[in-house]
Amino acid sequence: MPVELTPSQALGLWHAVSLEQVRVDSRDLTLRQMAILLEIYLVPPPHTVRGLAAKLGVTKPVITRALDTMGALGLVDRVRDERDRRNVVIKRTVEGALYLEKFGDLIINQGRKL
Amino acid sequence: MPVELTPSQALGLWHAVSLEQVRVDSRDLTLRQMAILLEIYLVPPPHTVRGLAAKLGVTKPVITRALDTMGALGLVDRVRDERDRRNVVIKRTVEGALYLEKFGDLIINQGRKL
DNA sequence: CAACAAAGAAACGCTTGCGTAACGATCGGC
DNA sequence: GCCGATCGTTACGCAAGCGTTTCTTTGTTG
Repeated sequence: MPVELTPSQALGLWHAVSLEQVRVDSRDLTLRQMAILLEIYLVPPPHTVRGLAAKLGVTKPVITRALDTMGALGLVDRVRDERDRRNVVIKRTVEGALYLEKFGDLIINQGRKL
Repeated sequence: MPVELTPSQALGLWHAVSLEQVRVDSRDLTLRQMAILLEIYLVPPPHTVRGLAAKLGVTKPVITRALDTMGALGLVDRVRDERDRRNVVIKRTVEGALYLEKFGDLIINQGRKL
């Protein structure tokens, strides 16, 4: 189910959403953090630090730090994997789901306004 | 010409674009910087520090710093307004236009892949 | 069970962004 | 011409992110 956008619509959508998000939410996630958050919530688990690092093409500490930050914000949670205790499994949270749900609504609404 | 998106499409699009942008471009603009950049390129000039600050709902130093950063990247330029020399007019650059053009293509292509 | 490998976190020094407050330059009204 | 208002920048101390490297814990393999 492809979404066909003109260049003007594509940038206009990004513009409107970025603008509104900046105005509404003081939590200023970086693009990397946003990518990580969406990866966690949109791709089936399990998610690990190593896996996310590979997927985004960044180093592991980048993921660790992003999880620190977003964990403090309550957007994600970390649980040690009991089957291989070297691993940490990243868990979704209610607050994180809510955050993305609102963000999705923002995109939809700004898209309609185009 | 509204764009109708389902929640899944909206977040999926944002996910794909964020991911690809993180992987492709080391310039990691913050959401604020991106919002400023898009405002400059999508809204008719003139743009001033004060105007952008009001539009985004942030303080002036935030704009000044973002312009410093993006100016160093060649994405925007600053010119003193000769009619009221207190003002600074923010100018677009070829490189900035190119940057956004590529970014728009990224959005369009990821949208098609949904 | 010893040795190596792997996963994630922590340490390090550095850079960049933040909010608040102060500043110099410029304008406008009296 | 002066004085208050306006515009953008700078200064300050602080928080957060970065890349690289090192460390700790846990698994795996010979």
